[in-house]
Amino acid sequence: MYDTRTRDLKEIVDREGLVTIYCCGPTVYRDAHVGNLRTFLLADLISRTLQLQGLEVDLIQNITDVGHLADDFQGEDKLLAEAERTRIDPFEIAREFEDRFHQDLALLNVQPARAYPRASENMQSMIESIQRLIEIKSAYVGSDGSVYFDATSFESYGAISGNKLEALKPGHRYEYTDEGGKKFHADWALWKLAGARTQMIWDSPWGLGFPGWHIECSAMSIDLLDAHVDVHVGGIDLRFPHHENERAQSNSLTHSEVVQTWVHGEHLLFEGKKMSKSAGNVVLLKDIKTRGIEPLALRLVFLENRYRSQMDLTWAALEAAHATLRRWKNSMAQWGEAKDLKIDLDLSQAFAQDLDTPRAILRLRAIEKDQTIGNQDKRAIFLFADQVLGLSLAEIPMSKPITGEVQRLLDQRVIARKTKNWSQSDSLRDQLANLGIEINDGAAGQSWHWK
RNA sequence: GGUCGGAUGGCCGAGAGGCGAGGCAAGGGACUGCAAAUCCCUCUACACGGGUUCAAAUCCCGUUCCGACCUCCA
Repeated sequence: MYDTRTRDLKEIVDREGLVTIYCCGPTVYRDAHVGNLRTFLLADLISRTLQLQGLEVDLIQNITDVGHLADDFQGEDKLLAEAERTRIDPFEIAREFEDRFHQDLALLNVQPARAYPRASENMQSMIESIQRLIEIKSAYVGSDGSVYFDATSFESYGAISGNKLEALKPGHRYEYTDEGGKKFHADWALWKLAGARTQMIWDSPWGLGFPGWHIECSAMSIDLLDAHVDVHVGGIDLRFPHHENERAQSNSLTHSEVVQTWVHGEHLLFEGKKMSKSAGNVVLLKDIKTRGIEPLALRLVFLENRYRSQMDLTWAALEAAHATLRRWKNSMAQWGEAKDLKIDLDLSQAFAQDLDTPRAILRLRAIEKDQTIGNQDKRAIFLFADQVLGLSLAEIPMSKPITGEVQRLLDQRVIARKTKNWSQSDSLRDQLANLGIEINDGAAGQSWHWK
């Protein structure tokens, strides 16, 4: 896999058959949009690929339910802002969106992680980590009483992002608002005093307050993965400052390189534009379903693009993937019912080489068309690929039971066709189409399937 | 301004020195009461200007444009 820190392809090395993965999870103040889902899918693909190679995977994904620490005085905690807007308890909001996050992952066939630790439930561990950082002089209590990490104490700061401390001069992009108690502009808060805040605050040796955003990942990955993360996954935007700071904290705490390989997923555009509220193009999995597109079509679209390249998601691409998926499922059903797997070297190599899923998809299309490969083999190879692709290819495409009304219309149409009442049969076909049924008239008579 | 990616046919997208991926859309044909689905056929591209080479989409130099990150973000 491509490692952001060394800027090179790096082999993922197991330790006695085990690989640990940590994936930065959602901040649960709103629904995850399809861009977030692409990153979560990346962790799933890495995990499934390793499993295909016979390795055991231990995956941890955090839930950020404390809200991000605002970096200037204008910034508001996202969760609390949402709580204020909706007048609902912030923890209740967090749980609600956390549930929906899990539902979305399930619809995309993302295998569950071993644990989804919540920041709010690991407060003690974070506080202990901060205390230890102060002890070893990597952190200090600032003049405002909050605790800050001393960026200059960590020698290789900037290794992931390429940023140099001297170059990180404040004020070139945003109007810089000095954060009171810092000694140095690149330092960041580990524990922020509550100030006027009354909700989502905890007691600590430094007083009531809340943790900085980066410390949760350090604390939880050290606790749950025993300070050894083989693969750390996240969106490209987290490279800096989040992962840079996380690495500084984790390595300082353990005196070791905690993360072996940093994998970053590139961002997603939608219809050519960055997804943002202001552009009005934030797309949720829900919206895709509303359009009658299968959630797994989204998974297929993502697989058709390399995780390291920016991709432009479009409705046309989603619809094309929906059609491909349907065709594959139909073909699979025609190819038999066997559950045998057949290893295909091209496919396993494509997966193993920096997750080249586009090449894998290409290979499948070639196998699909290849007349020298028998149906049984085709099915077995597709099933082999599906272990990583996770597209439920063996699923029978028409899964919903039909209603009595649909059955009645179908029966009427059979009669209409027998009596060559074409106008009635066409009108019935239209009615059925509105109900989501597609009609095929073949030599053997009428057949149908869900669109 | 700094750092890092990218530019491929109507559209989306692989490929990384030689034999021109694939998909979608479109057009033609087969099939059909008509459709749909399916199958067959057609459409031949690498931002621009130099250079290296027997040979460049691919390597080098320059230019233009687009994007990402640079303390909210997946």
